Amino acid sequence: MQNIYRFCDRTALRVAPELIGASLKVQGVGGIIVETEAYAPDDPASHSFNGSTPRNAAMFGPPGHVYIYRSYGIHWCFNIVCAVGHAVLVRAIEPRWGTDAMRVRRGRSDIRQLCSGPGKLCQALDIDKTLDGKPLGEEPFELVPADENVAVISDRRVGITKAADYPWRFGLAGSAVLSKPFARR
DNA sequence: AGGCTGATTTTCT
DNA sequence: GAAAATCAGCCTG
Repeated sequence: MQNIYRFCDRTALRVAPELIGASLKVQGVGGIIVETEAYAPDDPASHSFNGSTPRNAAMFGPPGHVYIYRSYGIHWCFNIVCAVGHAVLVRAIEPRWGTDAMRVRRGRSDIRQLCSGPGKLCQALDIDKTLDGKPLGEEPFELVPADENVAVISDRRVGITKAADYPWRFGLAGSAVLSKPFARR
């Protein structure tokens, strides 16, 4: 898709719910995005809150590129860069393409354990620092936004202490592969 | 079902 | 030196 730049060039709060239902692939391996979180420049929980650093430079780069960082020293987390200082953390995917490769990389067979968390999906899709800052519109990525309206629910974000009350986590209603359950809305 | 812990990089104090 | 956008393994009840 060629409008990825325009699709992403908005606040994370607008882009995050619209990414639910989109398909994401890396080297042909991927699935349907079922859980995202929004992060903004004026958001104390965002890596961009205190300005640009070597790690978060991609968040200040062009929209439609990816921001990848190491979490807790061991996992990778995958974000889609939106307007300057805005990014959407992709937290869970419903595995659909290349599930055998995912099972090997994850060392697990249960479909629910392949991509149901930000660190898990990076391992399943073989995402690491070497892809940081790359454009989503080119190899090895493929992003196709949802073409139908999907039922999106929201709740508080996970694993943060600052601004933890913002309802900036979005999920596909009824999905069996969310990283954590959502409160009913 | 729920809580604690270790693994370990990047950033900030 | 501590905290962090996490996960798996092991514990308790």
